[in-house]
Amino acid sequence: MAPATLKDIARELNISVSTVSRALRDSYEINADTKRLVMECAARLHYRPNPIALSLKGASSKAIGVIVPQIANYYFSQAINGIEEVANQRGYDVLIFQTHEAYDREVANLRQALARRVDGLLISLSSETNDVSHLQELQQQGTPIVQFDRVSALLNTPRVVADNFGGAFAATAHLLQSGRRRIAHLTIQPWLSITQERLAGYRAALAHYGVPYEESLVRFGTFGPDEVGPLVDELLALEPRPDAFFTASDRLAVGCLAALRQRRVAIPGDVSLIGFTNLTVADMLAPSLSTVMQPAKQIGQEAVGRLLDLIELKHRAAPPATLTMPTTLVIRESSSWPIDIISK
Amino acid sequence: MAPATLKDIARELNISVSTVSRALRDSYEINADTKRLVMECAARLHYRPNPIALSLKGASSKAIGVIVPQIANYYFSQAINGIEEVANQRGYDVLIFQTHEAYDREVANLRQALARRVDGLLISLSSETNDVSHLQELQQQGTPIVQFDRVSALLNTPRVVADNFGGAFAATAHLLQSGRRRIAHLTIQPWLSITQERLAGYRAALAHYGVPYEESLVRFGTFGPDEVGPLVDELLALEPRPDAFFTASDRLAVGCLAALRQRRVAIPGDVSLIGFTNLTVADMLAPSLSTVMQPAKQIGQEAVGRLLDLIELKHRAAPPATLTMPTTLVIRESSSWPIDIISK
DNA sequence: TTGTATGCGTTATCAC
DNA sequence: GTGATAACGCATACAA
Repeated sequence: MAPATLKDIARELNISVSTVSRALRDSYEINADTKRLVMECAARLHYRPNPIALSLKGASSKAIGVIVPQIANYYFSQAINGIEEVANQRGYDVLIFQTHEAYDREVANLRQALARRVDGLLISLSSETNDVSHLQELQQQGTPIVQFDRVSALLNTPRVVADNFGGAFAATAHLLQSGRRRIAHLTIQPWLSITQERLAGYRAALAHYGVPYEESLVRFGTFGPDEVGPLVDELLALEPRPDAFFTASDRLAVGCLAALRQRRVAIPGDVSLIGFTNLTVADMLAPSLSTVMQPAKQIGQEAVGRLLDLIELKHRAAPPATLTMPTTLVIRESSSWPIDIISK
Repeated sequence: MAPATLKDIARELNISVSTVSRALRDSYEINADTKRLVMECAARLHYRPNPIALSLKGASSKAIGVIVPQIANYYFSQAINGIEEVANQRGYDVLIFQTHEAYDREVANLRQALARRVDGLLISLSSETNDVSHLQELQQQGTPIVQFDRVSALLNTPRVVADNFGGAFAATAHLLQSGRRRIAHLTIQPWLSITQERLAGYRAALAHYGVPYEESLVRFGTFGPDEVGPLVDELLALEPRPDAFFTASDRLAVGCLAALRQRRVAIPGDVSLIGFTNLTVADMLAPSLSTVMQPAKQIGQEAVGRLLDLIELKHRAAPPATLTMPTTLVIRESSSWPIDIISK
């Protein structure tokens, strides 16, 4: 049995389709009895408005698009969970798109979202994206957009981000407070907002503690696989050697950890390590990987909340504010943890 | 500027909408010149058929639904990557839905997918699901369905699965060959296809090597958080103690690893550990976690391929076959790996 | 070979 | 108050 339509209800009650439509929408100017009858019948038939027909009509499609670099990533999948939670609660479907860190895919995803007539868009920029004209265009066509995590200043929308500056400051300050002085910073593409903010936090902490900033201690990697080893080698070759690492992503953190292990550099004996990461397996598997945790789920919730407000109330008047969510510094460097391998 | 429609092309060329439609659709004998003109104009205006209108019409929506337990899971996100790759290549959008392992959400997702008029459905059952009537209903309405990973025999569809039996057999056999005799099996809900197949593989290997099956060595957990510790404790309390663990999921493997560490049980000194898992971070962080790898991406690709064939060619006649993809046993128990913590 | 009319589910704009 | 009708973008049976 196909889903019930307005027509079904109309036939059932021997009234016209438009009356049914109004009974379900407009509360005013309609007979109370008729309305009650319609509501009742709709409930009985499990009537759900067809979002497809709605979007064709040009009205709301009750769907929002979410464009992220990838879902095989703990941060983004948690963010998506938060997004879905709030969106579903407010009656919206969520369409997920992955850019795989490629600008072309981002543009293609945008087209798909547009074709599916999403009511609004949530986006975290791909690492390849530095031109946002495709998004500006969409915005000018009237599609509400909210940026989260990796945002662009060139795109005038509300933004929800983690406190990258604060997190990086806290991490760096912690390392400095525990006596480290030569802190290497392994980070990602320099044009990303998160990269710049984290670098700024790192530099601010150094400045605050009177430690000079040294350019050679900062290396920019990508999200690609296995290029971490060489970077770590370069850094370890410096004179004097770094006594701490602060990495800016999940992959870099894990890669750095593995590289240090392989080179038999003791953690936290020889060097300390703090990553900007949301890996939960690290809790269990990497007792020496301290992390700056981002509230991924809450960021998603806040972002989608703002988007839905934008869609429903058309708060276009309100200035696009940036919401900064606090991060948490989790220190794991207990040397009393049991170790992974005990050969007999 | 809104996306171009058939009407735009028709106006531009001073012909009727239906002619344009046919020219693009290449239906039957149409004037070659007209066709060329239309094609040209369509290209110039960047015409893309509106999938929304198509689905309202009752025809193809060029979208498939994918229902998985969760995306914050390496196996499923890789599978989704495979699915998207093939689907996009063949001109389909992919709508992703998460059940969060809950039956109610699965039903709700199904409704959403239905409302969005997906052309077909790819599903991996939630761990709560043992009644598949909601899917049978959908199938009777004519929606093509393909199951993957967690499948039900009660639902008569093509299936694409990993070789759970073979993987479990190989893992167990490896442990037996290396001299282990009391192999604990930590697994998930007993009614899931993957659970049963893995258990069968485990038992078959034991039988093959003449080791009696012992019920107390098998424990059923869930996908919930942190219930692994107590199970491990129970198993370690057995007399004689297990000398190996074979776990059936990512979470169980990591949980078991952490629990063993915490209890200072040496791996692979005291016990061996093999997990049925697709964690890649484990490659770097857990040098003693051997795994049975599943070809997640290929499973996704194969599954979606079958679904699209079903949709496009309506191969309903062909018997719904089950495709079993081989797994890979990756042994990691080198005791020469550098250890995580070296306290000084 | 091409144009016209119809319908998919819904809402808005008219009439009644 | 309520019903008929047009429109959204498209495909198609039917007419020309």
